[in-house]
Amino acid sequence: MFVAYPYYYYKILDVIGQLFPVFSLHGYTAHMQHPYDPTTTEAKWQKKWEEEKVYSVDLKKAKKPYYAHVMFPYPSGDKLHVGHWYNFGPADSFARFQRMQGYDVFTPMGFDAFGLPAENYAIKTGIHPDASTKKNVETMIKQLKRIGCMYDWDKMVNTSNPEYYKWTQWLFLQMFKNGLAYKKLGNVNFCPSCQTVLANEQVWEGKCERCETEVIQKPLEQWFWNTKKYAQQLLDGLKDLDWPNKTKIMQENWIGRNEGVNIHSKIKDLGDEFEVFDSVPQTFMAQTFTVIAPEHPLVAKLVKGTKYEKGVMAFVAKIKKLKATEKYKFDEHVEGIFTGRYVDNPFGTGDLPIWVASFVVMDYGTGIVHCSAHDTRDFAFAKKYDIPLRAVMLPEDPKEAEKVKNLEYCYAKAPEGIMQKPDVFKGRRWGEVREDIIKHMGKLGIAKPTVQYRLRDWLLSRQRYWGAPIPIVYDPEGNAHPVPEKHLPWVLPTDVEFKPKGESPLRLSKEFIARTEKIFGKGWRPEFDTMDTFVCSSYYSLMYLGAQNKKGKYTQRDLNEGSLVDPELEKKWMPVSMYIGGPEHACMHLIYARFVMMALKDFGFVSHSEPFKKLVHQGLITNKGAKMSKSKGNVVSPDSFVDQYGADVFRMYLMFMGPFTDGGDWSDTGIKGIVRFVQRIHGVLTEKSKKKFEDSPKVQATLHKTIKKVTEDIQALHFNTAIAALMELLNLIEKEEAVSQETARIIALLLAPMAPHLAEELWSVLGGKKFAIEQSWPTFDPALIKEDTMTVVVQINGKVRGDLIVASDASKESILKAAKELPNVQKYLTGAIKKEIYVPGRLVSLVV
RNA sequence: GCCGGGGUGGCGAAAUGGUAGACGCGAGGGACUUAAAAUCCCUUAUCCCGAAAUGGAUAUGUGGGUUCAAUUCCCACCCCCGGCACCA
Repeated sequence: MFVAYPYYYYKILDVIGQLFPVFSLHGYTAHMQHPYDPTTTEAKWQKKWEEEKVYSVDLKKAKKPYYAHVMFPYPSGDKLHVGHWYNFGPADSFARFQRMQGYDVFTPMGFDAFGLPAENYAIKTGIHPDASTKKNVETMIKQLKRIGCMYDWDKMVNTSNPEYYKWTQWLFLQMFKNGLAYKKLGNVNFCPSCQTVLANEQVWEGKCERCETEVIQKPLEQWFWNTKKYAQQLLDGLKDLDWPNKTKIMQENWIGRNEGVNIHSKIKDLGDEFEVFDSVPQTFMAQTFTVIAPEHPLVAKLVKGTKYEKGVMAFVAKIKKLKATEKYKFDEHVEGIFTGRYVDNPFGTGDLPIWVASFVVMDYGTGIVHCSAHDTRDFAFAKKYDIPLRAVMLPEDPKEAEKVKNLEYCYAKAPEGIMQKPDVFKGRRWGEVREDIIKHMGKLGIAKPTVQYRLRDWLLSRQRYWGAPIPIVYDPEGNAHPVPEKHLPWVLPTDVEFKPKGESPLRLSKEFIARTEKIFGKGWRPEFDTMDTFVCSSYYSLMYLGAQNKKGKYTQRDLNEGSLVDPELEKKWMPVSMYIGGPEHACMHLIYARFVMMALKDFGFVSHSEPFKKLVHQGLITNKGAKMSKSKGNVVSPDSFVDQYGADVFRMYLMFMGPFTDGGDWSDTGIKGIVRFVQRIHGVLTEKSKKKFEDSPKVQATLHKTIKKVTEDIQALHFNTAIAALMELLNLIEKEEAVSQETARIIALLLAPMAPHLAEELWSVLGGKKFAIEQSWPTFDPALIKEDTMTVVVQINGKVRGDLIVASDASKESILKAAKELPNVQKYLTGAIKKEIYVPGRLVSLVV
């Protein structure tokens, strides 16, 4: 029955719409026009995918393995933010595309669940990290499912789960057994007010992030893994990886290979011998003094019982404090003090006074450096403290040479510089003598070629609760012993106090100590520190493969199987074919994971030495130019957009913003364009497609061009232009009276990687069998791309003066002739034609 | 300081030697409507001439160069972003 609604009825709807945008008429009427409702449709397909286990992969039976996963998230209590969607959505679109290309794509998901935030939350609220983490994981799975990714949830991992961390501990034991784990004194950042150890990220300009108390350095016995041993292999392996160049260069710099010599030296009177690293040995004859790091253990010995002792030790204490409390500004803090000792000079140029200098790095080389006039920093230091200098390399220009001789300025690293000493090299260029000098020093028996790396060993002890306990126990004499494998998982105790007491929380667990004494004997103590969470994430790609189906439930392998992963599966699936995540992990996670893989290979557990064959970094999404963060309060939540427009629209909008690897600044103004696209394409394909309809040649050609472009663009992760191509195709089809069902189905499949729910809906409405994601990717016919005519542009002296529409098979001659006959071209053809260029199918260029 | 990546309409962007600005947003005009929203159609880099045009000029951070032709290649400079930073 027809009802005429009075005017105020619409007015009320309008007002409601303005007050509650979620119920706005805009959404309502859009729905009326093109009845596609993302909310119910997306839920429907997600349910079907799950019921039919469409994304479950049989790792053993798969024939064409393709392993793709993203950097697994931390299960925070906050909702998924735009950054997660920006990372996971496109990564999933690529995985879907690969699947339709015929690969057995395995895309698992997991949680990097150990770590500081849960522990801080526990300190604040008293809620146990295990409880909050479990809850967060649960809600996060629900949120992740809403994106519509093809994750194989059966193989999910959670690093805080004992059945996962037993393997983290097993990994530690392997490192220990193979001599790659050792213990030594290391400094930690400590906040005296919070009574807690701080991670480097928690130290802000030398102050505690939370209470702004000055952080101090506290020496503690800590566990290290010997990453340095793999420095060269980590460097060499880079060249075969399909990684962003930028990331490779960052790792290269981080590893910091540096060739040079070790100069053998001896301390006068004391007789102690040591090596000094020098990467610029050409000017060794210029060395006039020696500097040693304040932290160097030899310093105390040098000054013991001398008149210098008091002053030097005070200086050392001062520098140590300075380094702990301030972001050390090297140009402001170049300081030093003489020790009263000399190096027995090996070159016969006079003894070298030994100074303690603030700028010497303890961890690089040997912590002792010979200094000369040909290094800007050494030069400045010597000038400041009136230490004698000597120049052994001079510029060609006599005037400048005189200045350098008189030490008026520092002449350093100059390839054209002329050597003065040693005498056998006199007159030769600095840039050419390096190798010869090294040989010369070798013959004299004073130096040997050597290589130094900047990479440090991995300090993995954390004085924290929420992590995997280090599986080590100490006998009553304090000697370390590994916990036998049969006691793994070496369970993280629960009877602890989270409020920091200035030491590792595990010390306060009575159960932990009682357990240790019961198993190992009276007076034995467990290691109270836990492992860096980067250990957990260093091998998780292998753990996804280690998931085993036991009585219908997936669990990790048992320890008695001897290895974290079935060697057959490892051989088949590793390395990860496509790994997607943020660039912030370039020098941490991505180095640790490579190191662990190399070590596992050497131990004989895996067959590959590199974990990630191809790596891609998604760009960063900012808000008003700033990184989104809780503290800044500028985090954009995707939820309201997803509620209103659906996951497909939100995913596609993020992809359409620009290139995937670029990121960009958040703005919601353009999302309407994708909303319209989704509504229109659904409307056109469902309402205008006809079974018996012949598409025009124009439509045919454009369709095949689009297949080509979308295929190439997704392959290259250029989702923005892939979507643009589909829009162009839609714009064309919209003008036609109808579209063939055949074509409509192809378009549905082209949409499947980027808008998986919409594609399934269209596929089923258009009479497709099974799921769209199970179909093979459309192929294009090059013959159909070719059109009958083409447009050729005519340029005179590089300027466009007209265009021609000619038959595609027209000859060069006929095109040139036609070009010259264009009225607007004739206007400019005043003189003789000097040159004629024809670029097939593109342009004619005439020079007059 | 060193290493890396960028700079194109009002905005997100496209084009990697061949018609600069595809595609989308926004904006302006129109249709439908009592009205609005939604939807649909047209216009939209800037400037000049003109009744109009497939008319002209200028334009991809700045200045030079190579080329018939440069956002694209080369040289110098300016600015922005990211990383490392006492490494002998």
